[in-house]
Amino acid sequence: MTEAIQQLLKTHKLRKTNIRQQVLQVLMDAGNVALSHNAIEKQLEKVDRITLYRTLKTFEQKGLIHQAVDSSGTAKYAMCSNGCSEHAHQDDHAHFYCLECGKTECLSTVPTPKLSVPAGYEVVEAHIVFSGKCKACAK
Amino acid sequence: MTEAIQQLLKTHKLRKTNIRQQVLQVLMDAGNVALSHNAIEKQLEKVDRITLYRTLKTFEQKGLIHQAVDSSGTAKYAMCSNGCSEHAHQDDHAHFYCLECGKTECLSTVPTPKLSVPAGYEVVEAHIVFSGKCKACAK
DNA sequence: CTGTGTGCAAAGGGTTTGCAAGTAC
DNA sequence: GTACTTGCAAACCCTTTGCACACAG
Repeated sequence: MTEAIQQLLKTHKLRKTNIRQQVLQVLMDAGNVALSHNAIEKQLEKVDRITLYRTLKTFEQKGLIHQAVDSSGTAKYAMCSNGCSEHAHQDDHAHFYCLECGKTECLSTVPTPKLSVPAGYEVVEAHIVFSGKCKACAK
Repeated sequence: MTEAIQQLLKTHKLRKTNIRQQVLQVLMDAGNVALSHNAIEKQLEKVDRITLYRTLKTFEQKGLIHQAVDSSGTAKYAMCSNGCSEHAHQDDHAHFYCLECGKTECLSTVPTPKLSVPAGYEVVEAHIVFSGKCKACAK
């Protein structure tokens, strides 16, 4: 497991520092649930808040993680699929924001449909966000 | 024009105060471009920042305006279609966020497609957001 | 008159920037 | 050794809350 993380950092030309490995570990453990800066901080205890901000920003720029846009007002992050790189994110999946527990999940099973925008617009990314009750809260 | 605004307030059972009429005027003039709190404030000059926050929140709750979610991190607002009320928003359209000029537009011509989520999830709202270059910036 | 809306002050949360010390390679 | 990272302090922006005064109906 640890090896996979080190490999990931190497692939993206990032130095394998302590914090980076810890953050990646947390995000990988979270699976398809996107975590906020705050949530990650709580799981790590000993990390400087500011360093974490910078780590996340670096990861996002290098294509290791992606930001999940929801209406909670705070940024949340999840691991990218393998297709992502520094140059282009390939996160063609929808996100689900639970209004009850506040969790945001990546719905990798819901692909972004082909939608046509009005003439003259150039689309770089398309995001689909659902809000409602997640599987766990809907019971 | 002013009459339409007063009618709108009346319909939603809101007192027709000065600020409310001004804010609605600005939003109506903006058409399908969603404005941030900041942008509205600049157009009005004499309005208290805090009051504007409350005004926007009230309008949103009463169904006069809706929030446009984009990746800019700040909330933006635009007029609702006539179908909206206090009880349910009827904003089945996509939004386009321009990475160049920062504007967010309502794309009323792109209706939300029917997408199925995994079993067990209860969807309340679905948002579609495009990012890229808008008509004006793509030239 | 009564309840709602406004204005001001203060506080809270999230995020960024600057700089010196520390660390990976 | 050099360039990149970290840690701490301070600052910045957006937004909310509390309270007294003002105003619409």
